[in-house]
Amino acid sequence: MEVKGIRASNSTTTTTTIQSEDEMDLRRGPWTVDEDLALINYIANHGEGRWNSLARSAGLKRTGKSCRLRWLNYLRPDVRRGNITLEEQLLILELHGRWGNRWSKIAQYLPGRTDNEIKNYWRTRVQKHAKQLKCDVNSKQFKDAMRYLWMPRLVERIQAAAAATTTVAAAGSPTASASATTTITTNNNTTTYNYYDNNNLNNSFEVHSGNMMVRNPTIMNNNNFCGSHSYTPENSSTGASSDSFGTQVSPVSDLTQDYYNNVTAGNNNNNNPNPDQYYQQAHDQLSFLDCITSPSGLFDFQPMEPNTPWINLSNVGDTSNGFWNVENMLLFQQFSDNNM
DNA sequence: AAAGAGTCCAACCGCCGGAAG
DNA sequence: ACTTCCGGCGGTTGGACTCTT
Repeated sequence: MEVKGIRASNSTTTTTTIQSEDEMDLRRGPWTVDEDLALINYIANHGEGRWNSLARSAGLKRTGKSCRLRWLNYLRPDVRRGNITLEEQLLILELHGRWGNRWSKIAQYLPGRTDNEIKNYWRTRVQKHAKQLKCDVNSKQFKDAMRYLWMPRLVERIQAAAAATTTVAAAGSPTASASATTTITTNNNTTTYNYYDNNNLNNSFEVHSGNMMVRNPTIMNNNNFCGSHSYTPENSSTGASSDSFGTQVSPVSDLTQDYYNNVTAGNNNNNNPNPDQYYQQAHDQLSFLDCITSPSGLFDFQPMEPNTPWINLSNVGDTSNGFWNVENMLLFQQFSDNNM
């Protein structure tokens, strides 16, 4: 990629102000492969932190901030790339409902995702929906729509995806449980997503402030056990956190992966990011999808809040990428009318 | 095929709080 | 106690890419 922005602040020389060489020739804009390699190499050998001196020592004509951002948002080995999954969308909506635009806090619950990525997702997708619905993204109307329409729909889609991938189906049509009901209940610090599968087994997951917990009698006794995701800020610094529920092995950037695979393996510097640790952590990630789902068919969702209309989404067609299709727009309209 | 509109995301900016001197 | 530096955070932007007409 071509570097377009190079700010050379080599203004007229003065005798009173002595600028460092770095300040005189700071690069801006997209990073080059060489710069990336220099940064990765330096951090592999010296660790991260003290970004300003790091930038100088690594020979990068970048600000410390720029180096930090590049590392945290792009080069860090455990950064996940690719589309935000349904489960992640659900979690983002839930956590944003709690904390608002606390992107870094939300990101701590989505291992491998950066605050920047989540922020971009919110601005480009969620705010777009609000715009389509002609309401403010922070309005009660839109928040209710998220909670009672969008989020249940996400759960439904997660269910459908799980059913499609995990059911060793005998020939025939999917068997939807007529009694299957998903409820979303909210207490002060806990939101519980609860549903029954075709075997009438209770499945649920809870989002606490500080914990994500999963209960499932089927899942608990096999390798998909999720236990609880306990968040402690001290343990969640940059680098690999030990608790995660990602849906797949992190697709690390080729550059970083190659580098760690081929260059730094076996390096004994204690400050080094340990590639084995990074990748072991990635491979150990348990499937959030597995945790919250079981094979089943279509679901109806019943909000538990009083005065909230019962919304049957089982007839809503596939929305694939966009939730706000015509049918759901109508649902939203009905929903809004009933809540005005 | 081309132009315009829309989308996405990497990178920058300003502000703030804490640490260090 | 004050100043400076640094890192972290949320908001914003520019440009590449994709879609639509």
